[in-house]
Amino acid sequence: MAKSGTRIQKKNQAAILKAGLDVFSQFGFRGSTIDQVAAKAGLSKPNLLYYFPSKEAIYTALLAQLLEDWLEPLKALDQDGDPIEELMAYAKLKLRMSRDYPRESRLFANEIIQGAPRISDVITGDLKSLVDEKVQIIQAWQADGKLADVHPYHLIFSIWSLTQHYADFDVQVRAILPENDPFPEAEKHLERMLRATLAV
Amino acid sequence: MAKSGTRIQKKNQAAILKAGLDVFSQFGFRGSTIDQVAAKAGLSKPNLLYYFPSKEAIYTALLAQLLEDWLEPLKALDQDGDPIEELMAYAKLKLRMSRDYPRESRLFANEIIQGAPRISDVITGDLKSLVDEKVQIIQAWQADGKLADVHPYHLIFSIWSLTQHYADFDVQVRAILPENDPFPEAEKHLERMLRATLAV
DNA sequence: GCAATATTTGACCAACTGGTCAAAGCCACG
DNA sequence: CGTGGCTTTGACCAGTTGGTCAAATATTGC
Repeated sequence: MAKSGTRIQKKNQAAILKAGLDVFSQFGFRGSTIDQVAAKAGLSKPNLLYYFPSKEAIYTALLAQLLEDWLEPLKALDQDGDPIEELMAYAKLKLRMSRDYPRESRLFANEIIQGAPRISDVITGDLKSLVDEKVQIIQAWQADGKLADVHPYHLIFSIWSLTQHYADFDVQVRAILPENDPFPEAEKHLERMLRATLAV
Repeated sequence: MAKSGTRIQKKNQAAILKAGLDVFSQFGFRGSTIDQVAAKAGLSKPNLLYYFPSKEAIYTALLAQLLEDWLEPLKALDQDGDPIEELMAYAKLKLRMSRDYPRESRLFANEIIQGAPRISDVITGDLKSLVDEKVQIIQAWQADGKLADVHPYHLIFSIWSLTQHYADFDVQVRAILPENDPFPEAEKHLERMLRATLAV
């Protein structure tokens, strides 16, 4: 992976990825067109294809980047920290990612809903390994009586679902909520729910 | 809406809707083709178009049906029942719908993620009204001290997210969980979490 | 300022898409 | 058993899509 980047190359590649995130996260892979991405990036279609060999290449580049950022926060879960605060920090970070990177969340959601055809190996590989590892930490905490005996895998799923919901179903949330910004109250609610669930 | 149905018509319409649910829930509207649906329904494309005037007609028929089933369970929330048991029953019913009708859930998720272009009126109309109505019941319960003072809208969102996650992210859940069937443990975890959250 | 290189573009293509249509086949009923 | 309506189909069409290519244009290093 050469880090080559003749100024103009870097600029256009970045513009393409940014536009691709916009388009793919809204319409999914099959529902998006190269023309849409090119237009949004301010390039002609052949020009876009000068930087990426195919539509698929843009999409997988985005997914790869995304998966990295995705795994990151969970890695920070620290065995030596206070169990409940560690989990709270993780959950809050995830919620903030839903607020600040909703398109990334939707891109991921789209891919998973469609059966994760392009990332099933990462899911069953890196992601599963990481989760397994962190589940062991949780179980150790529980053995020490520092955490309620909740099912560790489902605990993680519930943190994922509670936080990602605000990105993936943003339209619905905003349509139903009277307030403008869902996130301040969402964070309070998340904290309440998790503390109630995790307290020994 | 004529209930006309010459046996063979009913059979084929049903087959088309079933096939459409399969295809649309996996690929979204723009990512699906009439040919895919027709093939899955065991019909030729022109034959399918004899029963439905367009691709869009199949999709909206599915969405309409779905939205009805979707609103149904929340309607059952009964002011006169026991607050916590009413909410538990609602949550469990939603979870069972994720288990038994995952494609419907994914179809809905797909539509919402893409900005709900075809159902935004239902979301801001019927759905919002219904939620507002039930939120008032929850607030009445809280005023009577029968329920913890959690944010009622976010409480509903959290029930939705916790349950739909098992349908929409089914692939991920199954890839990560050691057990085969996520649902028995998911239900236990959901119950724990909600009871801990809602107890006064 | 010029040659080599990097970038951009218009024209084009084959495959696919949603949808049409007239003709053919099938079925129920008298 | 035949006829009128229901059902199915092959051929077709126009628009879109992902992708190619050679030629034109800009940039850069010398």
